[in-house]
Amino acid sequence: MTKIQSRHGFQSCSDCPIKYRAVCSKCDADELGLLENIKYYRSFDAGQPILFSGDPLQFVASVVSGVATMTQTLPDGRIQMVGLLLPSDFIGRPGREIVSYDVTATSDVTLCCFRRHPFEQLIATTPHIGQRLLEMSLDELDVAREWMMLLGRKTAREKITSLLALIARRNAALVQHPLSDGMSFELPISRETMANYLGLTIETVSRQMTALKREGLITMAGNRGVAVPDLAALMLETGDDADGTALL
Amino acid sequence: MTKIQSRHGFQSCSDCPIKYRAVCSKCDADELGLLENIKYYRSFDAGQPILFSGDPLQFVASVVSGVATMTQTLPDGRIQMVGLLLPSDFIGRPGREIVSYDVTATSDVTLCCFRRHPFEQLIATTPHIGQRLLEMSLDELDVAREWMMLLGRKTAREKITSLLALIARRNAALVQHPLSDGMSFELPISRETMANYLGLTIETVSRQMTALKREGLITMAGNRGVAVPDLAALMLETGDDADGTALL
DNA sequence: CGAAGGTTTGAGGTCATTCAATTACAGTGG
DNA sequence: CCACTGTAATTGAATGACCTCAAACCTTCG
Repeated sequence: MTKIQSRHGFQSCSDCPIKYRAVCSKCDADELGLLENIKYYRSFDAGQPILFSGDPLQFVASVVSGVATMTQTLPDGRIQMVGLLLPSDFIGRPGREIVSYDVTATSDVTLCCFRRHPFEQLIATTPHIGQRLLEMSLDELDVAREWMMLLGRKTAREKITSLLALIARRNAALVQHPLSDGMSFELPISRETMANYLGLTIETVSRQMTALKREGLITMAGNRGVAVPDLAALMLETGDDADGTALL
Repeated sequence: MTKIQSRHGFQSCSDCPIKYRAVCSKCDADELGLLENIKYYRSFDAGQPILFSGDPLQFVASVVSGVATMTQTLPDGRIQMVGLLLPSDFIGRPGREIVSYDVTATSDVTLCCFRRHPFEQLIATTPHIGQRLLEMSLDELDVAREWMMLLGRKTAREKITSLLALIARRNAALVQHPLSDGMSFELPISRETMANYLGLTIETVSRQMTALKREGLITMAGNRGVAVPDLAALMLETGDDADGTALL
């Protein structure tokens, strides 16, 4: 009797690709067992909504794979991204009845969901979950604050180069390669999503990308492929310190 | 033998003005006792720095009274405020060796400080502190995200009116009065601080304040006194939904 | 191959900034 | 109490960065 391979390609917590970083990463075997009782996987196609602001919050979740965005919308339709959700990131807020933000899948996404009420009780009873969630929340706060600096004070060009540097850095970490000149990566998000991240319009994003191309700071392969011949030169344009410690 | 009244006007946790909201608010008597062992009060005059970005983080603290700001600075001197610290707010990050932001007293400030290492151990051993800190961090994240929307997408006028609405709301909560037409309050921060909060220049802040005055949306008594004849009219200018749920 | 969506490019306008000068304010000492 | 001084705030004119609106151009996928 063979096991049926699930859509996301793994079965249990022990195989989970995000087990070292997710909200459950500090849990021992017993605690993981409790979590398994209340968890289930859900998948979303690229472009699909995951949560709507204002709806009741039924579950919290970890992003297992894919990219999702948290956005807020003003009554007249202006959109600002307030969170970029990557594998191991946490969705939802324990103790909150109502969803506060729109969450949308930007690529195909797999979530590890926990029903909210049981999860809240686990937080109260098993310290490791709450501790990890605290760590993650404090990290997110730091990210949010860097982002506020970007939104409030940086120029369009600095915003774009900061984002490129962020993606390059994250990509390097993911592939376990150090940052290096000539490195290349795929943009995980569209121009529109970039614009909503940076507090710019699509057109301004496009123009700045073109300018960076023209000046040789980046080269592009299609709309999503980016190569960086001289990393230090790109970092210089972010407005941050040379070492680029700033954005994460 | 009479007790010497301390500078901040109270002696112990039982008298503490922020005991219902601070990081210690969930602690029982035993836990408070442990905290008392590692705590001490410090006061700062208006304008004084409290923490410098890059310095070792020796203590964490609760704001007992006064107003402080958390700011980040780019190498060329641009400043963005990333946190407004009011009574009961928490300063510092457990688990972090180095201070990440400049913290400055905007008014005279009194802090209830805890040495960092013992405090971190308390988090590990007494669940109530960690739980409360998690709640507070999640609240701060929501605030930071509202703020990101403001910085990324709102116009100068919307930024100013949003800030006024925020202060009005917070003031009403403090004085235990409901929001009402004709209410008045003191701005706790200068024009420059407002500008750093909103991602604007001083001049733009000033111009927008003047415009609101001219249009009768606010009236001013000196540079800091604000009265709002028609609250709904002001809220309409924030860009948020009519009920103004948005900014906290 | 054609359609649809995403992206780029262009021209023109607007809002916030910059730089500079003036005015109000608060604290100090006479 | 009032002039004095330094800081904070306002006002003005001009510039410039980013936006808006519109059209053309790629790509990707059926």
